[in-house]
Order: sequence, then structure tokens, then C-alpha cells
Amino acid sequence: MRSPNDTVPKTSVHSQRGQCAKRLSILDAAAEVFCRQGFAGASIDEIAAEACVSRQTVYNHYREKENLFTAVVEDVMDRANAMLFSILSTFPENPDNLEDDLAAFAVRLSRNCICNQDGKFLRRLVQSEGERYPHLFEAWRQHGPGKIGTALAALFARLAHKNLLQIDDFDLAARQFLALVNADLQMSTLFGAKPTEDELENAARNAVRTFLRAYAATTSSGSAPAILLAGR
Amino acid sequence: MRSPNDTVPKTSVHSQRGQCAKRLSILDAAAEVFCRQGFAGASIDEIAAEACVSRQTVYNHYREKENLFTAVVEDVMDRANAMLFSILSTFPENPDNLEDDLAAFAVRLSRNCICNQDGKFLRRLVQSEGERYPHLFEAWRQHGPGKIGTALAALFARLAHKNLLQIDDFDLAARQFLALVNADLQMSTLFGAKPTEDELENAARNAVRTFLRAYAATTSSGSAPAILLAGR
DNA sequence: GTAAAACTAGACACAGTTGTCTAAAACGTC
DNA sequence: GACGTTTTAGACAACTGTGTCTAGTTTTAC
Repeated sequence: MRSPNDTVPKTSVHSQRGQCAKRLSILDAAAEVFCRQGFAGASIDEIAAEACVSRQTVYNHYREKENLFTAVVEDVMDRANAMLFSILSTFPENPDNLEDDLAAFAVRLSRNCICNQDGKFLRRLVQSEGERYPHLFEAWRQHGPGKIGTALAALFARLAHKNLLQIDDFDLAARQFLALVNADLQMSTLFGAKPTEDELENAARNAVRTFLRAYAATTSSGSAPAILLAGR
Repeated sequence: MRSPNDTVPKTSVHSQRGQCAKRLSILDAAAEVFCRQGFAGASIDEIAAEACVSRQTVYNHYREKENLFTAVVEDVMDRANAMLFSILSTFPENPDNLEDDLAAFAVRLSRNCICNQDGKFLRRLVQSEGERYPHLFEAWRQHGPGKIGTALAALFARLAHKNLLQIDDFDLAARQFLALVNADLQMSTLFGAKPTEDELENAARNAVRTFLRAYAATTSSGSAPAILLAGR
């Protein structure tokens, strides 16, 4: 896989974001350009220019376009993954107001995992190149943001165990929660425009309200919680 | 816009799917290739080959690549649009079992508008080329499947008027309904694999069940309908 | 300060694409 | 069968992109 004459300095730690400023700069520029133009449309010259680096330097570090592409994908996925788990850890152990806590959580999730540059990049790339690079898709699913689903499912299982939610199928609930959060953002995210903070807030509120109407634990009397039905 | 020496026969009715078999064949092949490779990655040679037509014929009909691309987009959108309205018209005026009717409706919608070749093409293209061709995105929204939302909202308004649903914001409910239907299909549709008929059925059932838990009209007693809570 | 490593700029061969052009072939119609 | 149109196959110029090479410059490390 790795050619012997990679002139990459001593610090050739695979694609892990390591040391060298140029390497980093190339990675970032490449992410930008690949995202804008797709794999076929992106040219090494453009990437080099955006990274303020000579074309030869790009080739020194990444040997060929294909190689650079997979390095970028790995890098973005690593970052997205770290971000995801940092956000998951913010959910309070004992939520005192489930609706507010879930909404705040949803805002963080959509702001930092879905609507940010990395989220956009991954969505676009998996969509347009996923068929051509099946391993890309698989990586996205198992090791990248595709994991959001399983992580969320675990969170919901915890909440159900505390009798705060009433859920049969945790994975399904997780998928639906994400889908609902996305429902109001799709237009923005499809187009590429970053939604405002207000839009994020609204989208989260709408999603959580509907989600809780469907999944909030019923009170002991068996009817839906008064607070949820009251607003209608 | 239109060059005077378009050698297109007498039947130059813009891009409306008209007459000439070659023209049709080119349009279909181009849709296929653009979808697979994106705009930059698709070559006229490949399109011509897939259409079983000489390259020159492609140029005779569509003058240049850009032109062919927009013709394909228009064509696919027209078809998707027609399909959407044909499906909307199948929803019964007086549903006797809302859950079943909505589920059947969701199956038809996802099979024929979301998971089919045209749906895939449009999603992929809007996603990857929407930023470069803003008019494409705008067209998709106003004149293509972006309209599903408003059409659905109208349907839900009707159902709410008949006291079958209890909805504040019809547009929101429509977006959420679509999002829920997509929730289980995203993996398949992202990857490009056609889901099986069973998967469609399941996705629709899951979506409708959650949707109705959130939006079904409460019975006169004020509690959620017994049938909906019973299953849990 | 010096030597090794990293970087730059430019030229280069090669391949692929777009869009044009031409002459010959196939087609449809009267 | 003859005419006009459509289609084809191939050659073509212009361009763009990839990946290599070289020679010179800058940076870094000792």
C-alpha cells in the first residue's frame, strides 16, 4: 500500500493529524475543495493553491489524488467522531427537564455534527462517491457519524430505564430522533447554507416536541403527560 | 440562449420529452451517467455509448454538456412531479383506517418518489451540484419534489379538518412525516441500494406509528386513542 | 555555519475531454 | 428510385488534469 519512496519526513504517522503544518494545511484545503467539487471535479492544482503550497509538496505527502482523498475522509471522520462523543458526554446523567435537555442536546448535535463543515463534507461525499468507494460508506457507517445512531440508542435506553421514555425499539427511536431533527434543517443543509442559531433552536424544539409526544413515558394513570398535550 | 444552427429536426419542443427515440435515449443515458459520476465526472463519450448513439448525435441535439445537463434535470423533475401528483391522488377521500391508509400511502411515496432512480438522481444532484447551480436547487424546491412538502401539508390539513389528526403547523407535520419515512431508508438510499418491498413496508409502518402517536386526534375523553397506546 | 531535509517553480510526457469538422452511410418520404 | 435529413465514424485542435523530473531555494537540525 505504502510506496517506499514516500519522502514524508520522519513523522509519517499514517494520516493521523500529526505535526507538520503543511500537511495539515493540505488536508484542510483538500477537504474544502473535494467538498465543493467532488472527487472528479477537484484538481490538485486548486488544492495546492488553496493550501498555499506547491503542487509538488502535495505529491510528496500523498503520492496521488486517490490517496489524498482517503486521507481527507479519514481525517474528517476522526474529527467528527471525536466531536460526537464529546457532545454525547454533555447529556446530563439525571435530566431535570427532559424536553429542555433533549432540545439543548439536539441543538449541539445539529450545530456541531450535522450543519458544520465536516458534516456537510461527509454527507455530500458519502452521497456522491459512496457507490464508487464502498469502503468509504462502510467506514462512515461503522466508524464515523453513522455511529450517532447506536450512541443515541444507548442514551435512550438509559432514559427508558429511568422511566423517562417509553420505547420499544431503541435503534428505531434513535433513527427517528435524528430524522426529526433533520426535518427542519434539510433545506439549509442540502443547499449548503448554514442555518442561523435561531433556526437550529427551532428545529430542535420542533423535533423534541414531536418525539416526546410519541415516546414520553405515560404517567401512572395511563394518559399522556398533561404538559405535552396542554400546548395544543 | 438558443443558437440559430441547432440542427434538431423540426420537432424542437425544448426539452419536453418529445417524439424522437434517439433524443429520449440520450436523455435516459445522460441521467444514468450524471447520477453515477456527477457532472464533472460524466463524459459525453460515455453517455453516447450508453445511449447507443454517436457522440456527434449528442452534440446535434444538445449543443453542449451544460445544456444536456439542464435538459436532464428538467426532464427528471417533470417526471418526478407527475409521479408525485399521481400518488397524492390515490389517498382516499374518506379514510376508513387512517393508520393503514397512511402506511400504504407512505409505501407508495417512498417506492416511487424517494427510492426510485429519479429520486436518487435528484437527491444526489441537488446535494452535489446544488451550490454550483443555484437555479437547480430553486427549481427542485419550487417545481420538483420539494413540493411534496406543501402537497402533504394540504393533505394533512384536510385530515385535521375531518378531526382525524390534531395538528398545529401543517407544514411542520409534513416535513416530519417525510423525515420519519426516510428515517429507516436513509441507509439504503444513501448507499444507492434499492430497499426491498419488505423494508419499504416496515419503514412506512414505523413512520406512521410514530407520526400518529404524535398527531392522532385525541378522543373526546382527552386521552390518546386506545388503539395507539395498546401496542406498547 | 553547515549539511540534510523540505519546499518551490517550472517544464514535461501522457491521457482524457470538449467541441468542431468532414465525408460517408442509413433512413424516411414522396 | 431520388431527395433531404439524420446519423455515424473518425480525425482534429485546444484545453485541462495527473504525475514525474530537475534544479534551485528555503527551512530545520546539529
